[in-house]
Amino acid sequence: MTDVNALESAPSRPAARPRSLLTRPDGSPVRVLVVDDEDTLSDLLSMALRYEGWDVRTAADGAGAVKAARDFRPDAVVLDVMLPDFDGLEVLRRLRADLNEVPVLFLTARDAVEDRIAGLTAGGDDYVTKPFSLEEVVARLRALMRRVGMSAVRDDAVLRVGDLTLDEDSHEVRRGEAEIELTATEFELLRFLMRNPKRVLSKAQILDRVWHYDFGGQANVVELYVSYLRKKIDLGRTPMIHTVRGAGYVIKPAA
Amino acid sequence: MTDVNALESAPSRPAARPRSLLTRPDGSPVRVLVVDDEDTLSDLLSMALRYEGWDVRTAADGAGAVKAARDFRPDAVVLDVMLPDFDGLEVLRRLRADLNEVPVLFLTARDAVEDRIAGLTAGGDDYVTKPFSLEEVVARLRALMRRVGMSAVRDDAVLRVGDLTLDEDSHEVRRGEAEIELTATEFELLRFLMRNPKRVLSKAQILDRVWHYDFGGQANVVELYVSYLRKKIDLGRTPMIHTVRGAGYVIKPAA
DNA sequence: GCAAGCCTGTCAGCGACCTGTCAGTGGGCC
DNA sequence: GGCCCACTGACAGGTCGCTGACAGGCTTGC
Repeated sequence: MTDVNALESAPSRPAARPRSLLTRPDGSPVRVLVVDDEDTLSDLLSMALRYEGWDVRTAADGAGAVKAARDFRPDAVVLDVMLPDFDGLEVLRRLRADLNEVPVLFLTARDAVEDRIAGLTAGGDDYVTKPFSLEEVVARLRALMRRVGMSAVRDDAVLRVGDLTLDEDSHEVRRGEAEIELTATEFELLRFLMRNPKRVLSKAQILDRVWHYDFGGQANVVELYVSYLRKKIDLGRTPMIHTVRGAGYVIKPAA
Repeated sequence: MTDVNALESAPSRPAARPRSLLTRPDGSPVRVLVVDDEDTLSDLLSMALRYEGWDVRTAADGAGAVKAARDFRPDAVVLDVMLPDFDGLEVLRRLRADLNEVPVLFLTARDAVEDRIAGLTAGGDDYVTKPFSLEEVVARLRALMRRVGMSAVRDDAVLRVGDLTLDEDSHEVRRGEAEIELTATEFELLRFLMRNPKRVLSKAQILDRVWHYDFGGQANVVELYVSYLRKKIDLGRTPMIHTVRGAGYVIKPAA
């Protein structure tokens, strides 16, 4: 991150990309520690989290994590439960020895034993299963930090674009008075659009962010899900989701 | 391809072309690293980027890119995903090891769109498919750098000429209050005109900049698209797009 | 443990839209 | 008045996006 403050204080226009409102009490960027032994994955995560305007450091194993935690003092940790040296529980214990309250987001294989996870998240932490989508990780991290009361400038769980609202905590979506039921994928897609209002997003960007990172399919799914969303959100109303032919999709207030 | 050098060597009036407002915090020119193994292409790109007033260096492969990145410390990178030594993701990883935040614009063959672009834009990076237009590359680079908060003098995503505005993020174009719908090509043409207000642009220049670099057609398309634009922008209003017979076209405030 | 239902993603067809060619017309300039 | 340049209507071909139909898999409820 070059200079978040410059963005924050941009007079005319808010930051081009709506950076996370989450900041530490002194206004400096949130610090996140990513712990994973797969390079590809931790690179991907770092990129995505940095893009949120957060300060990211990585570690490849439990020992590194503990060390990094000690001098980096992260506000949140993304932690693969499967590490070469210690297991998730052990790392968690050691992290907590230094950093009492730090919220942790666990990464776990889908087929992993569910009850282990239950133990891990007992303290209010959370987890996502691989392969996850980056939006999901970011959203959960935000939720965790929100819960711990991270921000001075209070971060709001409710996204608003025109008369459309999406509550990231309760997953409630409504257009005006009408409550709207969305499937998981629809919800994530809408969240991504709403976190970038009035900004054209290409299908590739959407795919990279909203779909699981190992998704091998065609960009056609994006069209499909946009069409689902439209049926639920725009049908019979002034449309908010617009196609920009050859460029992507935008969401904006019905005007 | 008509004559790119004509653009580059327009010597007489250095400040004539409104250079990019993008500058590094200390006011020195933005530094861009171009990585491509095709000489023709990287020359073309270099010229176009230098013409923006940017400081350009090139590399022909991944190894060279990493090396150049290390001592050139670019503010942005243009990177062909198809390199003789490493693939795009690998180069990206190595670049990021040195330069945490550099935004990267990927170049990719059209038929390979789905092929390994996956994940590349996740960190907020972007890509264009070959054959691209130079305007597009420049525009995207500017957008990337804008987002990272590159400039001291804040660069604005909205171009303005008289009562005509064009928003590069949302793709919104309006004349006065009226919203105007443009196709992709119309949009690029208008953007090019608006980035050079009050300056006569020849058809050759327009063709070189706005159309794909391997476009084989006749300069007549430019006339055609200017005529489309006029219908949408000038019709029933004081004209802003003017023909300079034998020379080209200019856009200027309706006055 | 089985069946029903829901969710996700593939595929293919259709229609709309966009792009660029061509040719005829009109207008400016010498 | 003539020539050239520019403008624009018509058109063909292609591309892009949308959506209905469907299959497989997972979840849920009985």
